[in-house]
Amino acid sequence: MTEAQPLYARVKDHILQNIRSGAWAPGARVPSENELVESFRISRMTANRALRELMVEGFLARVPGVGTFVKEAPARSSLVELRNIADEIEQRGHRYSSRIVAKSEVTANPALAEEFEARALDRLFHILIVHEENGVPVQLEDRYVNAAVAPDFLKQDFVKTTPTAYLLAATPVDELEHTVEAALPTFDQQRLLGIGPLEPCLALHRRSWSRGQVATVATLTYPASRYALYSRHRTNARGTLSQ
Amino acid sequence: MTEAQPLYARVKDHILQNIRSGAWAPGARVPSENELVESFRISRMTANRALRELMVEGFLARVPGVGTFVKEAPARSSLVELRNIADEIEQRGHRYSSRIVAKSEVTANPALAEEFEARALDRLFHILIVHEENGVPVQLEDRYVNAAVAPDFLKQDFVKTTPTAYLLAATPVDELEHTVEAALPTFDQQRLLGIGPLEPCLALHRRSWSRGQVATVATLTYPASRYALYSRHRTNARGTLSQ
DNA sequence: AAGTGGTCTAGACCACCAG
DNA sequence: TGGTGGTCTAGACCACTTT
Repeated sequence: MTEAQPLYARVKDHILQNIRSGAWAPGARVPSENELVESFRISRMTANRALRELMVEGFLARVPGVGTFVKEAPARSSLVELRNIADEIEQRGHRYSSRIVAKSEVTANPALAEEFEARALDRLFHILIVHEENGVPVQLEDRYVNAAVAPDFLKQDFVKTTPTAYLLAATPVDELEHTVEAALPTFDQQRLLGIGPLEPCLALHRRSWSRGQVATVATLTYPASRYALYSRHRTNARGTLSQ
Repeated sequence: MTEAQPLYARVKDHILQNIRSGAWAPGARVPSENELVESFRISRMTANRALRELMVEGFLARVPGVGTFVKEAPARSSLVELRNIADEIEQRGHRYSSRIVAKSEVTANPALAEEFEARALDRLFHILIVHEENGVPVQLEDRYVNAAVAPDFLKQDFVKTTPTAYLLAATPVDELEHTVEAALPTFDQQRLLGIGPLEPCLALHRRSWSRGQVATVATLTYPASRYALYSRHRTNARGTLSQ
């Protein structure tokens, strides 16, 4: 079961755990490269890679001649948020319901394996759910889950808990990727969402990472007439840009 | 003037130049680590770092046992950030051009006034631009600008500078609002974007605030076949997600 | 068998910062 | 002066793919 992790990845995990658990608060000093060399019995290059990557990923700040420190949490919150659609709908005072269309364990085809950034994927779960607002379908959720990250996924009762809610609770989300496209619905989508062939849809493709692995890949399809994606947020001091 | 660059950075620059200039097209094979070792007279660790970082940054794909290849740059625009579409396109190594369809000072109708959160709007500028990638229309920009915030807006040469670039430079952006919808194109949009009536489009509606006022309201229309909206970001270390 | 990338080591020199 | 990070080297072993 225990994957043979590279040494630098183990060091990164160790540091991330200490940050996430709160043991190392923002601003706290992190072990130096030489200290990591001693405690993990690794070479300095390996310790350097772990710390450097965590800096690039935004968790650490490094100051030459001084040390490495836990970075302050960024003021800017996620723009495209991970929200539970059931909460969203109920927050509007409407009735949420769902219909589970499919739920199974599947084997990954090459395209899926690439999305999961894995050459050989052991196990993958698939679920297809229609989410409804006041009985009207508003979102089709087509989701694949990495079994290595959430082994108990299929055991959940997705009438009571949405997959998003379960995954949020079960695994830490390190990174999120969203791609939004417009598309006309396939025949199956027309049938499941109860829409016509000429009703354009938003396709929100989302990948989330947990502990360095792709945890889940989901395609959320919204009929344009029933849903729009919205965000509003303050920008940081520099304005925006980020190359 | 010539900064002393680290070796791995010089190797990265060399590869990026070849990609940006088009000398190495997407899918083309990039020199292997050993070849870089020979041609740059560096150690393999240094070559490895250059290639690995370019992979993490999304420019290269590496396949163990096979080689390193130039990645296909997808046509997509940032959801989260305010980015200049001309930069985006040029970063992909493609040619940016634009066509100004309309440019004028207008009086606000009630609906526009409401969008600007203003009871009485003195002056409003309007501009309609088609943005092109390699000569193909990829975005229709329909923008209104609050003259009180950017009085010199209409004086700009929008062939040289996009409205986004000018507004970013001229006014601080305090707050951003995005709404994304899918829609079939209107007749005018079909004509300006050169698409058929059944090609769905993404409509990104954006408002930005500057010093407490709505500075600009824009509707950006993307043909689905040519562009997607994209965002990727890390969640903060403590895994606290919004909502 | 030869070549590829993935990782790791045990050194090294440097600029920088602190006491 | 000793510790820090930033970089670099010249090897090495491995799993993998192609020939």
